[in-house]
Amino acid sequence: MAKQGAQQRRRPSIHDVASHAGVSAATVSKVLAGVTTVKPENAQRVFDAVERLGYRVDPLASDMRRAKRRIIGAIMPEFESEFFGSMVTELEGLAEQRGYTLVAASSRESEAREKEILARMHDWRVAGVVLAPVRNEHGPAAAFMKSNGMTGVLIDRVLSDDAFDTVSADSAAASAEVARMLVGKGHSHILVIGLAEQAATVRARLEGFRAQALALNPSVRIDVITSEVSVEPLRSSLRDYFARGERPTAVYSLLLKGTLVALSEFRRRGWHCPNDISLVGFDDAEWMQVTWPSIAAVVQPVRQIASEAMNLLFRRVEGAVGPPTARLEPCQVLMRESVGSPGNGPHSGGGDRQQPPLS
Amino acid sequence: MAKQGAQQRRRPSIHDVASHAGVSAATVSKVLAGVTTVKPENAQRVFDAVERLGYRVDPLASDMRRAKRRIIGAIMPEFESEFFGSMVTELEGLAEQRGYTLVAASSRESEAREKEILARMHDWRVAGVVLAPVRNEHGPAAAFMKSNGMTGVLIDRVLSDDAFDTVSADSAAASAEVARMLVGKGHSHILVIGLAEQAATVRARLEGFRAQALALNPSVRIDVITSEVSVEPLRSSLRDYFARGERPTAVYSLLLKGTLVALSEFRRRGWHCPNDISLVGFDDAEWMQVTWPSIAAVVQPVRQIASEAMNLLFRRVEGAVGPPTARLEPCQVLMRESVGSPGNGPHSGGGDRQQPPLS
DNA sequence: CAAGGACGAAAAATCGATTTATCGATTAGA
DNA sequence: TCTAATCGATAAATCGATTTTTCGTCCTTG
Repeated sequence: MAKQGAQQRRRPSIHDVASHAGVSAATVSKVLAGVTTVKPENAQRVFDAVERLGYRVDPLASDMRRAKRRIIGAIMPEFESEFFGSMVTELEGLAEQRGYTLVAASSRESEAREKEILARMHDWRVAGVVLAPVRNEHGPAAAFMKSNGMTGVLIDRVLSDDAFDTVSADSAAASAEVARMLVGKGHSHILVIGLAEQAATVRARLEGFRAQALALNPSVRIDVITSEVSVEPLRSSLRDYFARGERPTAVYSLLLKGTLVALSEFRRRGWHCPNDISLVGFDDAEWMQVTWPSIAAVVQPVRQIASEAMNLLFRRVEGAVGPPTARLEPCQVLMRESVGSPGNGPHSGGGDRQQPPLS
Repeated sequence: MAKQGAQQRRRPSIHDVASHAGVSAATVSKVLAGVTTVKPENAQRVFDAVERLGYRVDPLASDMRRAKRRIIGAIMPEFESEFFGSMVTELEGLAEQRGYTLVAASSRESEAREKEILARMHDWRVAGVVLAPVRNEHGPAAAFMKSNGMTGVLIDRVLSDDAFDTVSADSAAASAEVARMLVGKGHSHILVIGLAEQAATVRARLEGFRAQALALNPSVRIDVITSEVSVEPLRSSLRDYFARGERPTAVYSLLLKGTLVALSEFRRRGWHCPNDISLVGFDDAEWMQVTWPSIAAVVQPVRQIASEAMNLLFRRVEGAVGPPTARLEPCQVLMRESVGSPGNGPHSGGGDRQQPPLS
């Protein structure tokens, strides 16, 4: 009945415009490209025809002849988090501003998939790629880009590369500030949790934190729990750690999912922040300011990272040569209620929870 | 120094394959398309040449001649939330499975932008569009699609349409279940909060809730607070509502951001769930199970919505005609600690918070 | 007054595939 | 034996733009 393609009439092509304007297709193309060697009268006829027919350039056909198409590829480990979600939003807006189309794909935390996506983007002859690698800058995806002469920028889980520009949050500096904050409050036994796979950033965050903490208080004890691949092993390690009686006064999580894991483990044991333990997480989220208590977090400068990445990328697309740069964008550390001074409350199972601690 | 485009050598085209295999380009095309009228020996030579040269079809050139390109457009109101984030992930995977490329764009909650994006996708001659409208199915974007004979499916903030297939969560049924849950626990004064702009779904959720609640307890009092456009007015309305002494025993938020607003307002007043007030939110999020308390929520069936939307879309892309269908996918209501029975605790400012209530 | 520019626009080539029309060779049928 | 059908493959047209080449005019200048 209600067939969708009611008016299937072909969209007007540049030749339709040409014949309506009484000129050749080449002239139409030139007028639309802004070439000045066209008689004003003819240009006007072209504009009129474009207007009357509602003509719009077919970007696909338009891209056929150029080696680099006006397409930018974006590969993120996931879309489900606020960080990568807003990263895609920003990148899309920036690409659009320059007349490019953004094709985004999720590697779903898999390096194999990352490489497949990249191959497909290479098929599309994208002008450039913004890649947020699953692990770090030394993965197979970056190697693929390199060996195929692709243009790209690496972001987020990277430090620096010998072939591509990199842009990421200044993890080390932010972590140092977290250390200042925690040690300043008197914490002398701190647990740091993270995923080791993302070697580059995890190491930067960990070392930035450790160096600053030890500088402020050489006797501070820093425990580290990491897991190789997924967060579940991290959860069980954390559970074991607490079960064997370890009682740090603060936890610093190097990644968002770790913050969730820490919170849920606190909850499982009936601990409350900041009375029983303090918590700071790398990566902020909207919900963190509405929970009881609100969670202190390191805010990554998404807009700056996106904008800097696109600037660098387009510079390369336009042919800039020279050694790759490695940018570090400053973070902001948001102090919230989850951080307090140690010793304000016992490690009790108390509080207003209804059920007793589980383990 | 380290110039990126080290090996700029042109990618092999179908003609390169042809000459290496000693056949014509047409034969190569046919072999790769799986046409059987090719001598097996020649087919083998083609495969060998493809292998040796590492040839891959250029999707752009390949799409040139067809009216509908193998591209699917996806337009979401935002990418920042888990719901739309995973929706994009799912859609991308499904498109890829069928050999299509997904181009995703964020309308950033603006109908004007929605239409612009759609126009650009029309320029690309996308085969189909999955549109999650900012308001509902009657916006300018759907009208644009209609008048341009585009193929598409509307999802999420829609109920049904006379031109396009629609897929959304069964908001009414889920809300009815929430009503059963709350009224069943003894709540007789419930506040519902939402955004009125998304008329279709908000009405469905509200009416589904109200009908079921009144059916179970005709004397139940249901207050409703909505705001037209953004959440900030909602926040201040909510603040006023509580300030003038209204004391519902439960709040049902019709959208994720509303749940956050409710939580933060509870917090501002020093109320705790579920002792002081119960809370249920439409739309689940990962953090809701790790907060104190965990937040009860309606879980939308993202995978089912995505998969059904793509099925319907491709059916239309392949030429299916007939009246549009309106699918409603069932939700799951996750009971969590934020819901209790009324009267278990006074509306106090108590609990373990350090600072006094603000207002 | 004829040759050399300059100018504006049309014709043609190009991008890389797909599809249609065409063609030569073999085989079948009359 | 000659024509017709069949098979496999190639040449050519096509998609819709851009870019290069060519081609008239008109103008300038020796």
